[in-house]
Amino acid sequence: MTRVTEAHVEARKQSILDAAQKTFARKGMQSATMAEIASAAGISAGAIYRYYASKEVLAWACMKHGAESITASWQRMAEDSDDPLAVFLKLSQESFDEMKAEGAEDMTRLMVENILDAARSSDAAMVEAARDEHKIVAKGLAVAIERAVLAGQLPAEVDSCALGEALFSFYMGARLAKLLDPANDTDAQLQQVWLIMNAAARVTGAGKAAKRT
Amino acid sequence: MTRVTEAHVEARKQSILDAAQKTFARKGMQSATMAEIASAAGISAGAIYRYYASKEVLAWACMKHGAESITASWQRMAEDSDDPLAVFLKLSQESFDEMKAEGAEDMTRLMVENILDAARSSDAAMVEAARDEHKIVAKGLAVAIERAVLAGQLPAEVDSCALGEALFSFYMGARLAKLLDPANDTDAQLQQVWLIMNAAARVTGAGKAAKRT
Amino acid sequence: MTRVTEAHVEARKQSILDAAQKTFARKGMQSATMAEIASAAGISAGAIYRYYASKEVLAWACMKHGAESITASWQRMAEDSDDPLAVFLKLSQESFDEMKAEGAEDMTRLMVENILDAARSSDAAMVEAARDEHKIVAKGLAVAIERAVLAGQLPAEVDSCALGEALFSFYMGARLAKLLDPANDTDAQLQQVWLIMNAAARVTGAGKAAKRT
Amino acid sequence: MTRVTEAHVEARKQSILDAAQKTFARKGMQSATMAEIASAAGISAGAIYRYYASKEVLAWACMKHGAESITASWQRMAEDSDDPLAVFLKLSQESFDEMKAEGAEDMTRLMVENILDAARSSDAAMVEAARDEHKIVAKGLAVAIERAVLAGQLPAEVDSCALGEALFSFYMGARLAKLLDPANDTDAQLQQVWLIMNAAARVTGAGKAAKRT
DNA sequence: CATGAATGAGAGTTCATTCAT
DNA sequence: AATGAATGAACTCTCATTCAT
Repeated sequence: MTRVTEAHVEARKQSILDAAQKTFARKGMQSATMAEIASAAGISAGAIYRYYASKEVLAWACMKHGAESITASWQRMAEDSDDPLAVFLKLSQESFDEMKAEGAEDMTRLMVENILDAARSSDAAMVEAARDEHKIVAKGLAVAIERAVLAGQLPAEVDSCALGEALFSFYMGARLAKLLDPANDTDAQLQQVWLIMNAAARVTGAGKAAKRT
Repeated sequence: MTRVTEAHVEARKQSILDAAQKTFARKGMQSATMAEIASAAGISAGAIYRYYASKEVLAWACMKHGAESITASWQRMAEDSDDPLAVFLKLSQESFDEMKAEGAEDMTRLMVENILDAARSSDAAMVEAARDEHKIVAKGLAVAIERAVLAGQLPAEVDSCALGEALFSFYMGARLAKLLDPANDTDAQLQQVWLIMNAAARVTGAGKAAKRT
Repeated sequence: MTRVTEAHVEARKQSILDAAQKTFARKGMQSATMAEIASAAGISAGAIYRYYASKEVLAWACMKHGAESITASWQRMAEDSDDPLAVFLKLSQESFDEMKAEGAEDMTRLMVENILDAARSSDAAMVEAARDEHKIVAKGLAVAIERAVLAGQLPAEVDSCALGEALFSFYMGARLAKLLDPANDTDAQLQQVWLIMNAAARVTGAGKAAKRT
Repeated sequence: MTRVTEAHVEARKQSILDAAQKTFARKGMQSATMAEIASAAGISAGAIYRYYASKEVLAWACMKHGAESITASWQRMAEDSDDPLAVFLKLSQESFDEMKAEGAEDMTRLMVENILDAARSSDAAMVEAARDEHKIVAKGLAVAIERAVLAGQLPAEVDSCALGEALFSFYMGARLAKLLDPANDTDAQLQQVWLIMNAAARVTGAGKAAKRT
């Protein structure tokens, strides 16, 4: 029985989390009400408190949950490959494809609100958590770049960490741009970055530039 | 009294605006209370309403004010120059320098909240206003890039509009990154972008790459 | 719980309505506060909003409720009878008896404030609603008078609609007079009107005047 | 100089009073703001307080002022005449004509709000003042009726005081009806009352009924 | 365990009133 | 004597949270 209950509890927590994520994203963290979340989750307002101690705790859980799905894919960047630049291009394309998927805007909102909240927070743990997520992704990019440099696909002077950060910044900014204007062609942005990077790759001489997919 | 009043009114509006900007940035647009803003401005809550009709109007004014200082400098991008890439580099450096200035984080928060609010808003005017600001900057960048392409400083295949958008995305993302972690070395990010762009410039042959300042 | 709730909700709505009616009448529609109403209803201010969406809606409900009890009895005026004038006299007496009942002054205040508000309102629906109530009663009177005329109990020259309006005006004025001075003998007023109408009835010849009850 | 000043003060008080009367009538006593009144009077909000100690005092003054113009004409009712009923008819016609004049609705609102406020008030003086105004008019009517009875123009059983009250009630009710619906034909109401009273007059035999104007 | 009615602490906003100029 | 900016006390309304059922 304990196991059934435990599973039940987890299922409830998850369904509340999903509802919260959707609601937070749609209405903003402050404006979303517990009643709305409860309604979206198909339960009563009071019931949420059996699973999450407060609205704030629920918001935290949402951020954690949202971040995981992002970081997971970018951590694969660290995997090995013959053609590091191609891997980078493939992953970046995937990431930019996600931007166009259903619910991507909600995710963007969540990510950004997370950053704003964390930056505002006096809770060191919260700040640290948000920064860590950021660093995981940036580090994944840095590793790929480092490989590309070693493979002669990018100029030797490149600082892989800084360029990783820069590319991640580009990624986040593109999400924001798409949020503000869904008609914004983020794919075109990405292609321009590829184009420039490929040109830079060619200039390095030895390395062979990756081909656009 | 009339002449004095005119100046006084402007001064008060400005001091309220400053207080609001600070408070909004610190607490977030929803959480910041009129009482807090008033207290920061050194007046009573009710007094604000003589100068701004509502919290919403005050928030708008903050955004407008914040946006102006940004867009102003980027619009200069359209100015003429012998060495377009150099102009671009100079302005981008200025923009990234601003990021490190006092109050830059508040401004970032304001800009981003503006985007979130606009994206959520059903008020077409608000959405349009936010998009316009975005486009002014992106367009300024595009113009500079176009010149650089014509001057042979960037590959001919470059789509100046898309690359302009991409660079603006990078800029906004960098602001976010710095907000989340003030220790983030955004200058290093910018330098990597320069490095790549310079490498790409070199590969175009004819054009002479701009020198890092 | 569902079945209990249904009844509970109605009971609560009614108890709030009663409290509101009393408080609105005592303090005036503008001056009465939700807190006062809540306190009179024995609940918290916020709880009212579960049953009535706003103070305005609550005020409307009060008016509707107050008007119903008035219009209901006057609509019976349309019923048939051998002695139309007698029916009229009976109903008018009932109406004037109501004026002396517990809570009658509150109702008068409510009715009159309703008229003032409606007359001031730019909300066409509100104006229409108030006028309709007025017309229902006046029409009821007119029907009775028309019958009395046909029965030869009143002079043939009588315009039943206009006289109906006049009698309703008298009724409303009497309510006002009683509100201002509860010692005002409105019954005596009514008797004088009867006396005059009976005298007028006698002069018509054929018709037999109704007897005072 | 004192005289000039005194005159000035009186003129200011009057102009404020006029503005207040207009504003109170238009917006209602609670909703009208001191700023609106001041603006209507062409002065600043603060200046009012040099002439009237508070909004409440100003409201009082308005009522007093409004009542005077009403009572003045009705007091003439006490004047002598050969044909008392004719005098009554003439004055009543004048009163009903006033109802159709510019600003009559505002006056009605003011009168009625006065009654509501007085009835609500715990201030005995206010209540007394309002009742006195009421009684002056009713008494004027009663005197005229008494004369008509003595002249054999109305049935001897008539209680002049009660009928006076009744006719005043009718008058106030008609004002309310006209306020609620300006299309309401109050003249037609009055004519019906005349018609009935004339019929009653005829039945008294000796007396000669007055002719409609 | 779930419910949803109730609470109560604010939030934004308005305005009568005051007072330095 | 007049101004109108400022105050501060209300007021309406919202919502996270609790708790009897």
